[in-house]
Amino acid sequence: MEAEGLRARKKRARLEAFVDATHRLAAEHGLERVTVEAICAEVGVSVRTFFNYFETKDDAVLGLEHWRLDPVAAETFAAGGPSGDLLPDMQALTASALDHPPLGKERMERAFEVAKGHPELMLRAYTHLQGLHDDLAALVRRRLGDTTDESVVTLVGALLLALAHATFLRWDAAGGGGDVHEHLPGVVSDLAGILATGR
Amino acid sequence: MEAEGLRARKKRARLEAFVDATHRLAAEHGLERVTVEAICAEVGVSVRTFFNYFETKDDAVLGLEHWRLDPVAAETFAAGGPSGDLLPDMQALTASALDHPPLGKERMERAFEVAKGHPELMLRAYTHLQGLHDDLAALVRRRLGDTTDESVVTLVGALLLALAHATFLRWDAAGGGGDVHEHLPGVVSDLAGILATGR
DNA sequence: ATGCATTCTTGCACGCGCTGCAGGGTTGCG
DNA sequence: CGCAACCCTGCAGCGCGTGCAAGAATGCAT
Repeated sequence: MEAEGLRARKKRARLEAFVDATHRLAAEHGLERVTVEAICAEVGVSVRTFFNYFETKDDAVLGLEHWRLDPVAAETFAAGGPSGDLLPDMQALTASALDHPPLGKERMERAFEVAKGHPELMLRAYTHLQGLHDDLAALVRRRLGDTTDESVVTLVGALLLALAHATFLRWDAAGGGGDVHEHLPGVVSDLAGILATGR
Repeated sequence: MEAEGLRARKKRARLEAFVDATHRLAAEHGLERVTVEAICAEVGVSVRTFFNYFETKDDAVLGLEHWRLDPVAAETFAAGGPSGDLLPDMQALTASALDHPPLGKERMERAFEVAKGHPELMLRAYTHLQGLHDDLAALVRRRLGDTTDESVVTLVGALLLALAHATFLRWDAAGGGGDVHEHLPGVVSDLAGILATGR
């Protein structure tokens, strides 16, 4: 019944080992003092292998691989749903992404813990998500119409990322307890309030 | 009458030489095939000196150094002006930044030309602007009140950047003629429209 | 001009991230 | 059991970026 072969399971285990070792060492010595070599020594594997798993040292912190959007939520968004208003629907899309971290919630939280002191990591996440940019652009385009200007697509994409980032910060400010996505509505309403009413 | 000594003028000239050489080589061979060594050979200066001017190879493309906000515009923004509504005032602040590129308009346009094919550069600009983040945060905080949540500050900051980026894209899509900031109102109105009405 | 302090440039050695290649070992499957 | 596909590994090497210490250029005062 195991659809996954031994090969795939070993690969996944190794990947998680990399991520965990990176988190452990980063928490202890600070990320900038942790070399790829050290991580590999911890895992018991060659340096060359590390780069068969990750493009970048930073990717090991974030556990980045195929952080794809939930297809169902994406489809709904593209079709103009669920509510029909763009802002709450962006909220829904973001929440779905936050609910499906690829390597489990604890790892994601530890990753964010490390990333707090290292803004470049957030940036790396941005670039990685720019791999999603094409998908995202297609989504936005399908929703808003083919004539939509590239700059508008970019704007909406940036907005989505900023939403996710701000939500993380708020979750962290609240002590890091509970679900991350619980803090999304607050962020969205603040944004809407600011933009709508001026101030 | 020359307030700038010979020293300062030489420094500035060399900095511009670095930027221009980088642009020239990048346009010819593509940025990833241009080494710092090649840039320095072009300028006729040692590699070590390059890194006395820039922290990063990418910084040479962008000519990043002290891209500070216009103090007057910043002050106006913080005080709640000029219009009193946040969105148009963000527009005004962004326009002022776009109107004061530190190394001249042609260089900025060439930098953007290179950056189009290299998203990491935009990101680098973002981190660099995070040096401004403290200033910007202080600005936003003064405007919105001391109690403003960190995440809101981040959100507004990201929004400002996205505004600038989208404006560049639109300017470029229009053929790259005329003033960049002329395309800002269109971007802003699109954003406002999207967020206000849903769709 | 002359001497002196400050600043800028340069070469050197080095660490680290990251890559291509070539080989040997492991896994999956008929 | 044997073959094909896949994966790990060491090695050699490039490129970015830094600390250091010696030497050149500059600014300034006399």
